[in-house]
Amino acid sequence: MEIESNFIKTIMEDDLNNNKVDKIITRFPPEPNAYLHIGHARAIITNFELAKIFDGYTNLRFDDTNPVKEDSSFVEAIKKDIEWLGYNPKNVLFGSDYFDQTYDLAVKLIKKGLAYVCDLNQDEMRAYRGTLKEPGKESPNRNRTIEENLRLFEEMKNGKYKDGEKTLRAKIDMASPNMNMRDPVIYRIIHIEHHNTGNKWCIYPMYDFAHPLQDAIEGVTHSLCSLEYDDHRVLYDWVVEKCEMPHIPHQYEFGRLNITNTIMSKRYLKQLVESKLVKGYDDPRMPTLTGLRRRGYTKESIKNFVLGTGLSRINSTVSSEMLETSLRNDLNYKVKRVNAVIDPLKVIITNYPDNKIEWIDVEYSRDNEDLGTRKIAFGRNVYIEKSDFLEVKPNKKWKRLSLGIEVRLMHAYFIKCNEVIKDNDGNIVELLCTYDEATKSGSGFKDRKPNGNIHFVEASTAKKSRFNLFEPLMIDSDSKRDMKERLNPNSWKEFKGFVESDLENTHSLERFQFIRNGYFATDYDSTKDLLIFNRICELRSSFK
RNA sequence: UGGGCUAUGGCCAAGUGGUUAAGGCAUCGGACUUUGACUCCGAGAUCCCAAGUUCAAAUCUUGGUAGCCCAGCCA
Repeated sequence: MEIESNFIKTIMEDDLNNNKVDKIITRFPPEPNAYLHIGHARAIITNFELAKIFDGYTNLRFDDTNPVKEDSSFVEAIKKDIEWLGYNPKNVLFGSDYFDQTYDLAVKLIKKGLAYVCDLNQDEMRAYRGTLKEPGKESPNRNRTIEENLRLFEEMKNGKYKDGEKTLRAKIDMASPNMNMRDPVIYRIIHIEHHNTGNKWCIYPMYDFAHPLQDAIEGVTHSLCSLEYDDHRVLYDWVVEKCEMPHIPHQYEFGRLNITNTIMSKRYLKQLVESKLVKGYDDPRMPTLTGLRRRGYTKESIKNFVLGTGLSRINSTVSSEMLETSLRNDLNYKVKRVNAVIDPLKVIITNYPDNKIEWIDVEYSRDNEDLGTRKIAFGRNVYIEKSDFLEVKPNKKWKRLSLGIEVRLMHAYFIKCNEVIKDNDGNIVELLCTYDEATKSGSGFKDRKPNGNIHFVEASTAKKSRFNLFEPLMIDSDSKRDMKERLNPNSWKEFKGFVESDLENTHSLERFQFIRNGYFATDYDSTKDLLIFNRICELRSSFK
């Protein structure tokens, strides 16, 4: 799938046509303090795809200007996720690579009288900043001499002051209606070891100062970010201009991508992991890229999903069905399908010879011959899915087995249910059916139509299997309740069933995902083939 | 009258004054079927509201309305 038409693509085209830029250079700038999730995929894919179609390139730059929150373990995880998605950054860089230059540019600002060292503490600064409707007041330190600022800033750098004792602020406009312009802090003191620069620095630039400079230094032409940075753009431009950067990057904002019922904030994901409600960031129920990968999502499915949702200046909430659909569409033609019965109900074909087993050649996929064929067994005793039988056909939409109704056992024969055997409690334990030899699959039989197709496994040859099925962590809308209560308690369920005989009994633990009521195998163990269980796709609808 | 952003079918989203207002997801109806999948047909919007400009407006103007973001020494 190609990237769809969107406003940023249009801007890039115009910039290229008007010779405002001669090459598109973008960057993906994650802060290494969390795992990437499906929401980040939009930024990654947009940056890389856009640069690619215009024959430009993309840098990966870790925005590591706040050592309090960041960690190199996240750096590796993020790199791995981006690589998994199939993207190769032109350069892998760190914001901290530019600390020397950023420092020099801060000094330059001081020398131009555009920055000053401020002694206000956090509470004071908040009070001085004013409110949304009222202008702020100027800091008492705002008019220090350049020499004094230079001396103080150097002392900050040299570790003379404690955390929070002083800051360096841009001198802009305390009365600006844009809060970001009310003398924003551009450097703060943090005495902590940085994952990249160790203890070399005890002052660190703020995002608003560092980011535009990083973009400018790298020659980024289109700096894409999310909508909430809209108000920061004027500061971004101010920094680039006042620092007299030879290259002028431009910031463009787009909306975030949300998915219905999906937890996507760093805070919640962190909470889930730390409270051990999940087994880690790569728990297959998580919406992280690594979790999705374990759940069986392919990179193509994620890419198609993101490209399919488009890009605009709206924070959109896309239906989770769209994600599932993009996965189904991708898997549909590239993955082998097999039969498994997760929740078995025994069926006896009363008119089929007792000790006979018939082996039927079956394609792994009707849509893709290259996947080859396998043999499945048919015999007197088979298992079908409990949910594929209802004693009384409830409505005309019920395309499964009922008493007196005929269905096709997939790849085999029509069977008709004649009798339902129940235990003393009235639970259905067994069905007595008859088959029609003339209806053998492939025979071209056309005289009657069955009431649907259901999958089965032959009982004597089937292999017992344990299925741990899971579904994504869904969250309901009541945000007041505790996290634990908001999660679906059935997100991880164990079943004991059967797989067809050809299949190794290795597709068990943690390898299946519900899609609605459906399920398919994942590449949790990437040495195994990806599999789909037949009839996953139909199970999207409910048939009550 | 703080500032900024946004508004196209249930959910995304094309559209940049002249089109029967693309497409995807979902839904509903139908065909097909050795997966109720896939595939194939078919159904659905006067584009937030109002007033203007124009031969012509989703697109321009004005005025409303609604939603989101901003008062971290986070990013």
